Amino acid sequence: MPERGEEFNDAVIATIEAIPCGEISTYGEIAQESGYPGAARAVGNLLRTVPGLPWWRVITSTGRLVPDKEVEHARLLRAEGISVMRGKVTMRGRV
DNA sequence: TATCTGACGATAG
DNA sequence: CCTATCGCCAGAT
Repeated sequence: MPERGEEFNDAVIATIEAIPCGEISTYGEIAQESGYPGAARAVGNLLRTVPGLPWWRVITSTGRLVPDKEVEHARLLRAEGISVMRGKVTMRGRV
């Protein structure tokens, strides 16, 4: 079992970096894949604390984009080939 | 050790 | 669809 501390940020960062281009994930998914289910909040915090990560590929479970950066976020997602409508991400078994 | 914070998640109104 | 509240977790002070 993973020891919390550096393992947490390292695991989460690795998971985020592992997101393929054109694909997206949610904070909860990343937390669970990293081995810390329920730590969606901590993931969001880490993602905002540690720069250099593809934060634009990470959205909320409701398809919500990063607040105050929805325009920037949507622009980056569209650059990856993701469809964004009214500040929300589509392509998820939907539409 | 205690308390507050935050790019979350789900439910309630 | 919106805001409000509770529960969750790790980090910072």
